[in-house]
Amino acid sequence: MNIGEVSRKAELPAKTIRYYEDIGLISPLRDTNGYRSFRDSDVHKLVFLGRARALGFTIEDCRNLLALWDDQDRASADVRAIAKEHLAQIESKISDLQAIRDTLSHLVRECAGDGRPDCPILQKLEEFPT
Amino acid sequence: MNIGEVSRKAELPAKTIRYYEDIGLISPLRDTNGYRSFRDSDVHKLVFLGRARALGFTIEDCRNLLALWDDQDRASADVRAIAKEHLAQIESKISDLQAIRDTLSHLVRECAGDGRPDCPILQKLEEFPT
DNA sequence: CATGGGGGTTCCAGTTAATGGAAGGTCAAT
DNA sequence: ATTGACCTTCCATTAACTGGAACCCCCATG
Repeated sequence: MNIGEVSRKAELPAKTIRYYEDIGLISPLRDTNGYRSFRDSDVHKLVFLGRARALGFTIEDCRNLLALWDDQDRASADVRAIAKEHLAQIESKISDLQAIRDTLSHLVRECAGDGRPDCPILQKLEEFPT
Repeated sequence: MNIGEVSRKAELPAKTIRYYEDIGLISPLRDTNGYRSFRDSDVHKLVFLGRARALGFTIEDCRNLLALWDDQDRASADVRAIAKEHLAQIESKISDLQAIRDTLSHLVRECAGDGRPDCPILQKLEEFPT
């Protein structure tokens, strides 16, 4: 599979995919003409990378998460521990997002549409969870 | 309030806070000695910025979201529309995170600890939601 | 009162994670 | 055989910080 098709499937620019190869996140094969030749597993990784990056995981986080999947010997407690750490991080991201969603949807429901200057969201904002 | 205290409260490096001022996301006052003097509202914005950035919102997203809050005349349908758009984006981030969490917790539950080479997560990965 | 340490300031350079563009090779169809 | 879409590398630029140098401010202690 060439880079264009992969780019469409993974919804990542070709530039970014080449960059991910440069930094060793993926290692597509090469055809005789020099074109990159992607396997399904490369595409899966790229889909994952696209999502994880969009959610604020760093490249190094992603490298670790991919290593969990690549690990041929994933029986160790280490791997489990790393995965659990990441799970905790993900749970916390989810609740942060929920907090932002709640605040924003409150803003939409209560404050848009009537122009009153003492919009209750302003009070709410003062308590915005820290 | 000086930058050090704000940095602790918002859990952002002072460097980043100065940078956010440079690019106009916040506009703290200045004391006569030239020190930045932050109001509570600045701190709230910074807390928000820290979270939103960690969740993959761009600086420009953040600028728009902050504008919703700052908007003295937030009665317009425009504001409502922008907020709704962001809400949709947030919902989609939440479900992406949930997908990643489910995959990862499956990995933890099913695959770590026994070293068998035909770990079921590998099959699962092939269906990883695109 | 000076002096040392822990703040704060600006400015400039470097890093990370891409992104844009030039210059050129490849392929499939007309 | 040439056109156009696709691929390649390489080099420069951007976005969002991050580190470091050089310097100013404040206040507690000797």
